[in-house]
Formats: sequence, C-alpha cells, structure tokens
Amino acid sequence: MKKVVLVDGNNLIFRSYYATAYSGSIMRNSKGFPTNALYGFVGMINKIIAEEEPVYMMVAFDIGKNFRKNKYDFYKEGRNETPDDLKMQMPYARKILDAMGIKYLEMEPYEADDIIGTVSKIAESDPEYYSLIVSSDKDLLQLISFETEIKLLKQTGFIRYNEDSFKQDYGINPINIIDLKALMGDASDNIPGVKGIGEKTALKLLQEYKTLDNIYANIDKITGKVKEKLLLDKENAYMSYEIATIYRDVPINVNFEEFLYKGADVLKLKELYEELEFYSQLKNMVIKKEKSENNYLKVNTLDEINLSDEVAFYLELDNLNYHHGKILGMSITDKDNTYYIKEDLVKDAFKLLKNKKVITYDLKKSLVVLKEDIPCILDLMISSYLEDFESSLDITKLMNHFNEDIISYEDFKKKGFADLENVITLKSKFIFNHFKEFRDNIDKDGQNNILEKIEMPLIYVLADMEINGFAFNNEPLKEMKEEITKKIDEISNEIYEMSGEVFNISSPMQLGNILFEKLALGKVKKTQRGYKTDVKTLQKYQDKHPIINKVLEYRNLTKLLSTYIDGLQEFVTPDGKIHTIFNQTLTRTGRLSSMEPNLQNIPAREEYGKQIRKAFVPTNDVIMSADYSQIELRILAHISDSKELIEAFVNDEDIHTKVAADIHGIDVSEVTKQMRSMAKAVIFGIVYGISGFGLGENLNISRKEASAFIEKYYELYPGVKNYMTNIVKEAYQTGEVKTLFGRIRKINELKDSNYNVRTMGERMALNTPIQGTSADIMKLAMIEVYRKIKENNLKSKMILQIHDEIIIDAKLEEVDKLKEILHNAMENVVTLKVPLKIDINTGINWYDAK
DNA sequence: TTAATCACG
DNA sequence: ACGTACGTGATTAAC
Repeated sequence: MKKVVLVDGNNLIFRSYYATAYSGSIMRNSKGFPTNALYGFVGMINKIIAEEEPVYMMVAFDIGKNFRKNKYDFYKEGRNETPDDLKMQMPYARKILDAMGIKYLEMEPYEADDIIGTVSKIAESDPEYYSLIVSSDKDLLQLISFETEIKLLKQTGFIRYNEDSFKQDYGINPINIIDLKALMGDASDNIPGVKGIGEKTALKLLQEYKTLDNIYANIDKITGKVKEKLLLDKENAYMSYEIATIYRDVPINVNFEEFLYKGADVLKLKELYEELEFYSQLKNMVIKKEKSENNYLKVNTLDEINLSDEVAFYLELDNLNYHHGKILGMSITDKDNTYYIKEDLVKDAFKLLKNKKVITYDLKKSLVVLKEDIPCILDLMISSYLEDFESSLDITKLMNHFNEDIISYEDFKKKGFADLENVITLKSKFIFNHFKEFRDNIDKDGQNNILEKIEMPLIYVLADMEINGFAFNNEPLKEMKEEITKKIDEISNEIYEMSGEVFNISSPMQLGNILFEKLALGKVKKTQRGYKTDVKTLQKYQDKHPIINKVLEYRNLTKLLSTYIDGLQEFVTPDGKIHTIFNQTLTRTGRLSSMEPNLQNIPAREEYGKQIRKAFVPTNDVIMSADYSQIELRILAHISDSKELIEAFVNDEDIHTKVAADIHGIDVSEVTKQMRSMAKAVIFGIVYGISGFGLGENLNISRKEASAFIEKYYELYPGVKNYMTNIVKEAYQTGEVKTLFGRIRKINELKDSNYNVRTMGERMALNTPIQGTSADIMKLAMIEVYRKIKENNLKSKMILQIHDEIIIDAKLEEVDKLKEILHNAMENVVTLKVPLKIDINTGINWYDAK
C-alpha cells in the first residue's frame, strides 16, 4: 500500500503565525514584508518530509467563502479577522509548495478539512493507497479509519492516532468526534453545542450511548442537570452536528499520481528563500548537483605542473591529528587546471608554491607536516570560521554546506581508497572556486583586520609552537603516581567500609545511591540519571558523614591520575615532547583551544595537582611565563568607560581590594581577606552576567545579600551597569556583538522563543566583547613576540598560550632580552584607557615558573 | 553517543 | 513563574 500524506495547510500556517505573533513584533524581511508564518510553515513542511518520507503528498487550503458560513452566519463569528500580516503571506505558501514540488488543492466554498476528507475517502476506496493526515485540528480525528491515520501536532511533538490508539485514548469511535463536537461545541469556531456540557460530560455520555441520536433516544435514562441541558439545547446540538461534520464529497478531481512528491525545483525555491531572506533554509537546502566530470591531471614529474599566479592547494593526511598523520596526496588548482600530486612528490611540489598567491584550507596543518614556510593569502578554514560557518578540522563539512557531494576522509576510509584522487582534487577545486566569495564577505562585514592582522599571521606562530612542543620529563611523576595509586586504594577501602559495600565510586549513579539512599545523608538535586554528586553538592554534606571527604579526595586523586599522570604520558612522542594542536577556529569568542592533549588545563589552583607541572621542562634552560594581570577587567574598564575602574587601574591599585573597600565603605587598609575574595567573586560574576541567585550559590550567602552586593557594585560603577544595558540592547538590534578589533559573534540565542535561551544569549552578548577582545590582544601580542624573537635571532621558543599567559622555553642568556620583548610587545600591543600589565616568572620547570 | 564530572582561563 | 556565570577538553560510566 502506498502512503498519501495529506496536510492541513491552513492549520499549519495559522499555527506558525500565532506561535510567534503574540510576542508583539513579528519576523519580517529587510523590505518589511512579514515572513513569520511562512518561516514556521516551511520548517513544518520540511519536518513532515523528513519524518514521513512521503511518496505522495498533498496540502489543502481554505479559500474564498465557505458553505458553513453561508448556512450559519454565526459560524466562526467573533473570530478575529485574519490579520493583514498573515493574509499577505498566504500566496507565498502556495508558491513555496509549487517550488518544493508539492501538490496543493483548494476549492471554494470548501475548507481544507473537507478537501482532506474527500481525498482520504477516495483513498479508502482504492486498495492501493492509505492516508496520513497531518494537522493540529482535532476535528479531523473523525476521519480516522482502518486506512486513515492522523499525526496530531502538539505544541511540542505530535501524537499519532490510528483506529486502535484513538479508541483507547477517547473510548469512542473516531466518527463520533462529530457527536462529541455536537455536544461540547467549539468556542474557537463559535459552534454552540449544548450549553454547560464540556468534553468530560460529553465523552461520558458517548461512551455509554455511542451517538447523539442514541442519547436523545434514551434521554429518559439520563437524570438531573445534564438531561435538562440536553433537552434545552437539542436544536443547537443537531445544528452543531451538521457544522462539525466534514464534507467528504467535494467535487474535485483527485488523481493520486499528481500527488507524487518529486522533490524541489531548487532554483525556484532558492529564489523564494532569498526574497524572504530565509538564510538558514538556504543553508540547509540540498541542491542535487548534476555530477559533472571531475577532470584533473595526474602528475608524474614536477615539470608537468605549470601554475598561474593564484593557486589553491589541499593536503590530505590519513589522520585528523596531523602530528600523527601520513601524507596521502595533494592537489593544486589554478584557473586552468587541477593537478593531483601523489605522496612522494608532495614535498617538492610545495616549493612551486613559494612565489604564488596561495589559498588553502587549514594552512597550519600543512606548515606543521611539511615544515616548510609557505606564504598564504587566505586560509579558508579561518575565513569560514570568521563568517560563522561550521569550520572544523575537516573541510568536507564546509563543502557539504555548499552542497558539494563529498564525504570526509574518516567515512571514506571505511569505503576503501579507490576514489582518493577524486576526493582530494575536489577539495582544491572547491577552495579555488569559493575563496573570493569568502574574502568579499570578510571585507563586507569589516573583519579584514581580524583576518589579515591577527588570524593569518597567527597561523605561522601557532604552527611553530606546535612543532616546538613542550619537553616532558616523566621522572617527577613516577613517585607521585606510586603515592596516588596507594592512596586511592586506601581511600577506596575506607569508602567501602563506611558504606558497607563495594561499588564503583567513579560512578555518579552508584555513588549517589550510596550517599543519598543507603546512608540517607539528605535531599539533593537530581540529574537525569540520579543524584547530583558534584563537588559543590557534596561539600554541603561534609559535616554529615566522614565518607564525603573521602569521596572528594578519591575524585581529586583519580582525576590527577587518569587525566594527567597517565593521560599525558600517552602523548609524549619519541622526541620526548608533547605536541598539542591549537584549534584556531573553534571557540565562539575568538579564544584558542588546545587538544590532544589539552595543555590549557594542566592543574594550577591546588598545590598537590600543581606538582604535575614539574614534568614540563625546558629543552633550553628555563621555562618562562608571562601573564597578563587582570586583562579582562582592564578591558571591561576600557569598553565600559567606567571612570572609577579606569582610575583604579591607572593608579595601579589592587582592584579587588579597592572594590571591597568601596562596597563596604571602608578604607583599603581595613579590607579583610574574606572581603577581598567576595569582591573578586562579584567582579567576575558581573563579567559573566550573574544573577543574585548565582552569586549567592557561589559565595554561600543568601540571595538577598548577593543581590545587595551586585546593586551596590552597579551604584559604585555606573559605567559598568551602563555598558551591560547597552551591549545587550545593541545585540538584540543587530543580532551580534563585536570585539574592540571588530571580531563578530552572531548570537542567534537572542531570537529564541525560549526565555532561558534568550537570557543565556544576553550573557553571551555581555561577556563576548570582553573575552573576545582579550583573545584578540593576546593573539596580536603573540605575533609581535614571535616577530621579535626571530628578528633578534633568539634560540628561545614560544611553546604555549593559556589565554592570558605565554610560555617560553628560554635560553638563560636570553632571559633579559626576552623580558624586554615581552613587556614591550604584550603591554603596548594596543593603547587602552588603562595600562596593560604583565608579570614574568622563570624556573627550571613549569612548576617553578611562578 | 551522551551525561556527569572536573581540570583550566 | 522560571531558572539562574562566560569560554574550553578529557575521562568515565551508562545508554
């Protein structure tokens, strides 16, 4: 049997309109044309297609006068006139369906319900077909039969009813939905029904007497008020019955083959989406490209390559972690040709690129693998990151966005190597064909400084840092490991003893059950899987039972052991070093991240864990660390133009002590340690957009006290409060925020219908200019430090960046010169209303560089 | 694969 | 009435 999907078009489009309209302002394109209903409509249609994979599909609409209204003028009376903003969108729904290749039907004076009823009736009489009706209108439930199902849309999700599941839920036959309506009426359609009888009573009556007729036939068996009401409104009941009945004999030609869903006319659809400015839909559109032949020259010797000025290349490895990847091949595309270069020629072919205008994807990878200095005018990975595309280490994701029919190497491996050349050459072609478009967009939105002055030069710096690596000496960890292993063993046994059974302490679920069921230490918040057992929760029960501290210690030690002592060991390469990968195109704020391993989260806060840093040693003489002092707060002072904060930094005051003194209205000399650390928490919280509740949780004080702190802070630093209000307002207006240097972050969360998502968007808007500007400054400083080290022919090497800190593997005799370079570069990279300040430390290992 | 936890700035 | 601090990555358990 073939499934025919019948969609209640009117229902869908009304639903999408009112889903967003009540919020006040509705979505429009740049010409002011309303698009909210269409946006939801398109989404729902796409969802239906994705979920149902229809072979036959039809969408029905209301049109013109309708016969119910002609017969009963009260029908749908009192309903608000369809708003103009919605009316205007109706014709577009039809156009979109046309472009999507979906048949729609409408016929005056019938409603969409009647058309669907008619079509499903015809399908029922044809053994070849069965129907699935999609709507949120319960009236349509009357059409359910052995061969007709309904997907009843709910606010979130849907319920699918067939004959059996309907009967089970309602306890009546589907056709008696009409009787139900006759009794209970329908306020939205102004169907009267029997006054005083609602769904509950109506269902009870129908479950007993089956039909409206039978109810009145047995009216004497019914007692009390219900009987009175039924008798009083008998006429209305029958009239309502008539109105609620879907008319299933609309004189319309139905040819199921016309409902065949063949897929979209992509160009037509694209045009419509562009007019309506449905960019997310455009992005998601699957354009089925005709497979054109992929022509390329397979190179045997280098003289076969003849390149013009602009060239795109792509280097393919057999591992996403390029420190461990082998070269598979490379391709080069220029305006005339694409060349495929096999693995053994790659290194030499690279030299041909030296005096060209080169474009690639993930330049850093090629620099690290080939250790060859290649000039590059544009890295597509960077530009797509700046333009908010999903740019990962893998170019195929980006290509898929552009509807290129290509699979990633990872997927490719599973299928064998037959097509390797084809896949690689497609990539360099893609880069060549798209780079101008990316460059133009970067220009358009003003991110060319970020691209040219920051990200592109930084690639070379990071490549060098990754190549250098951090020398790792396991010796100091050996003793630690022994000690920790022993301790973990002891503690485990103590925990087992206290809890009376052996279990997996590392399992939050099992642990939660022991602590909060068996030992019944108290009532705790639940997670999806059990009790919450994180540090903050457990600390609240510290005094209740000695087991808590043991568990905390166990956690602490196992973390150190598995992630750091054992974990890092895995990453030491034969040269005795750890080479991380800095991801330059991942974070939403512009920061770097570090992975395999992550060297940006090596323990630092607690003394014991900090010992891990003793294993990080220089290849030269000393480890040197230069870190910015309070960079984010200085940036906050600058961009908020807060007079008080600026003054504090200009006078080089201890900002936390100063704030503590101001909040308590005392002298700086009277500030206690506790006051200072509280002030510190408030200040950081402010940067993240904290609430009174959050700060209270954090400081273990009441929400009231916390709120008072925050209020006091705003009072003292009105510039900060002002900044917060303005940046959020601006973000709502533009949908994005910018750093001081023009890096853009789009914040779609602000458009979300969910309040919590929106407030999170507000906090992002608040924080990103601060965190992002700090990232920009650090990147510029790194470029400058790198340049100076080269210029002075120093042997010392930059090896790590941890957001506000640079680590250098330094020669002893170069330390003084380095200090000068670092101060100059890092403190003067930009001139703000406050000075930038760094602290420098050196030591024989990372631990001692403090 | 996802959730929970915890390491860092 | 509701939920509640920004940005990351690795490990482990459980689905």
